[in-house]
Amino acid sequence: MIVAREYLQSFGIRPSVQRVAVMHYLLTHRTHPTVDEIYSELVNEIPTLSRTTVYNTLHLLYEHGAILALCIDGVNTHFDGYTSPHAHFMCSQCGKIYDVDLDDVAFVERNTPKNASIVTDAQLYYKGVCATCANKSN
Amino acid sequence: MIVAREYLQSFGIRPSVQRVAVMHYLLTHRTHPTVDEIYSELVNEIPTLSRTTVYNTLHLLYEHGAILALCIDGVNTHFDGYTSPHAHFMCSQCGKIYDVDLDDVAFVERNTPKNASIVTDAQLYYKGVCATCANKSN
DNA sequence: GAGTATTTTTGTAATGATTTCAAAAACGAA
DNA sequence: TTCGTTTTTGAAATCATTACAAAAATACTC
Repeated sequence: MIVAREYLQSFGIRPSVQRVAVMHYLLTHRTHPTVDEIYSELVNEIPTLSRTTVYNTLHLLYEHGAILALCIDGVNTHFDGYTSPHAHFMCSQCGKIYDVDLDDVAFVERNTPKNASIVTDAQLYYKGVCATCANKSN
Repeated sequence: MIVAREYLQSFGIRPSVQRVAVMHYLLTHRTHPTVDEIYSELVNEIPTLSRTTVYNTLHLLYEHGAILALCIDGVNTHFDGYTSPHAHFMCSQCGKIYDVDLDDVAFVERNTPKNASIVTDAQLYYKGVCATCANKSN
């Protein structure tokens, strides 16, 4: 948990037990979990944990740029503790979200809208069927 | 409405009155409206129109690739009748969504995930504050 | 053109993610 | 320890979306 605590502090976020747990979860699980997936896991560790706290914490982390928020399927927001520039690919069959490396990391920045005064977030995502699911349905 | 009707047919979609109205609205309004914005406008034209029909129609159009569906703020899905490759920029102050041209239209395709068997959709979006809103708050 | 099957629309009710809010708990400073 | 501030909690409310079955419109056949 040391890493998560220091990571939060580097963003100026006070490291409460709940915040550290959420951040630690996201740093150690590259699965792009939803609020409920995070809550369901952490409530074992912190039995008094409230879903609202998970919502509050994720908002806070997102506002401070400590995590990414991904809205791909229009149903659930997914979260990512890995904030280096990369894209995402969601399989509409299994629901998994994969990280996607970019051949030109500067592309997104270079195409920043001209009429944007401030840009707080930029995301590139793909939707489709992953190879694993495509093979299964043979 | 002629254009919308033929446009739908080119995608193999039967042109009902409601479908043509929704498609026509999206072809003539580049505002990236939500379901409710579309419904509220069209119900004047088609008084019996149901919100469910708008939902059904938008799903259908999206499935056939006739429109884009944008999930940017995680609250509302916005729709776009202009399907040529471009990105979007949403101002978190006024809520407007702007079209963004790309300096390299092939970028998105070129970076298609390796483990993708089928790609049905790809979107790039930016979030921030637009110049108009930034000037207002001076 | 009448009759029948199929597709589409409609409206209400249900679902489920997210937000609101005020009280309780934890924390920090003096 | 005490007081003020921040954070957490949980229940209730909100609101976009979906489910579903009946009604309406459309297409198909004789």
